[in-house]
Amino acid sequence: MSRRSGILEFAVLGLLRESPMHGYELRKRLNTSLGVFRAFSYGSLYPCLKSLVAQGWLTEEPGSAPEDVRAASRAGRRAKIVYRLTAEGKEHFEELLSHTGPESWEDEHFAARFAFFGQTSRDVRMRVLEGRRSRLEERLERMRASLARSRERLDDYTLELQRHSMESVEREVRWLNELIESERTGRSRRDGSAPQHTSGDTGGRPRERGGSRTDPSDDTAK
Amino acid sequence: MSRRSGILEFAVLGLLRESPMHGYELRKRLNTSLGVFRAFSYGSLYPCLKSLVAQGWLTEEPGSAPEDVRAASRAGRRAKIVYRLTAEGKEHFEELLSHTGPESWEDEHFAARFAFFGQTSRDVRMRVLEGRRSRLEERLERMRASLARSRERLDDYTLELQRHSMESVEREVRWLNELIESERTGRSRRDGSAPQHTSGDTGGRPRERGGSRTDPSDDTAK
DNA sequence: TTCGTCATGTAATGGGTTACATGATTAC
DNA sequence: GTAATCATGTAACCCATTACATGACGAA
Repeated sequence: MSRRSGILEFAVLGLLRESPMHGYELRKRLNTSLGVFRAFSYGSLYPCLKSLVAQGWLTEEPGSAPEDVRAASRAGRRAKIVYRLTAEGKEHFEELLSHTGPESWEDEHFAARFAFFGQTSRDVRMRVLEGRRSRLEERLERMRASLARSRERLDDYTLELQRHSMESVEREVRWLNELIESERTGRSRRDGSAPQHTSGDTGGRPRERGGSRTDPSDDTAK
Repeated sequence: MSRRSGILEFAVLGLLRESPMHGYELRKRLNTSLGVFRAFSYGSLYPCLKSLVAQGWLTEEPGSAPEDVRAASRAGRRAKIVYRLTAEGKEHFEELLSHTGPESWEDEHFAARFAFFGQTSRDVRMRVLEGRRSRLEERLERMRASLARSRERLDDYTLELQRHSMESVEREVRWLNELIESERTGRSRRDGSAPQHTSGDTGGRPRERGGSRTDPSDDTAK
């Protein structure tokens, strides 16, 4: 029930794969590190977490940090809840990662997929990138057609808006071209020779930078 | 009730201000001419039209085209329904046009506002453009901060995604700068002496070939 | 006469937000 | 001791989509 769907679920699993976290922090990561893709509210995050627990993909544990332990020892206290991916959850996430459907190239899905390319096998990355590209090319085609058809009767602003949008899409296509090229030659374009894990199974998880608990400037700042 | 809200309502009123139309055509315009901003489905359009009628901003009339007249003369036929803006509707739209709140600079609202700049007074245009710009600059600021804070622990793909997003936002800011400048000097950039936008132009975009009236590619092409 | 497109609609559902309610911890 | 921020949740609502249902019109 209530398949708190697609992208949020996916992102949550993906983030928890890297390390266990509690809800609040999860949301911050959703909005900043992985940022750019839409800011989710607690109103969607917590129910989503509940449902993932219910499906056996996550476990809820009381936080183990000193203050949580203290808190737990006293009566009736609500400690942080740390969510951890279960084995089944991990498996499920791999499955999601390897599945490429036509939704994968839609704007929001694509960003989410891309954000976890680090854990994605090369051929899936290729499919997603190419799918996205042809999606955008279609869109471009339609925009050109509609523009050609109605250029005369549109005012300057509308025209300018369309021009700018098309330019943005064209830019993204060029970006994808570069990425696809990099994938093909096997090189990541901005450090010399970073070894990429090719398999679905990530060998080296990005090093856990445990330290500073400070971390200001989180919120959506709506 | 059911305030089929904001952007759809706004766009519908704006399009009908230019000329009366029936629902089907309205949707096409929403998705193409005004395109780019999200494709609405009939499931939202028709109820929205109903509600606008209920509020006295639109009237429903049977279509006046020959085939509609013929249709109407026979019994029990459903003819096209042409929607026309009422005086109150026009007034209401003007009001919406002149109102600038903080929602006006959000992505979707902004596109809709911009699309009707042709009917918007210069000072409102200015406010909207400048509001949008500072909105984006905030966003940029946050992105930079979050990037600086966490550069080390992010993998290449996440980094690349953020870099690309930031670049897009920066581009939009430059675009807004140009537009604001044009507004200030009172010139529409691209007639007269066409000083050409400075931005990265595609080397030779394929020039649109001729006028085949075949008109494919209307629908969302999901 | 059938197929594609024009044309209008509704019910169920989805996926999310806002606003609210609650309380702990930290910094000053 | 009080304000800010950390932290967790829920209920009511919102806006839109999907899938469905209906039917006309033109062309092959």
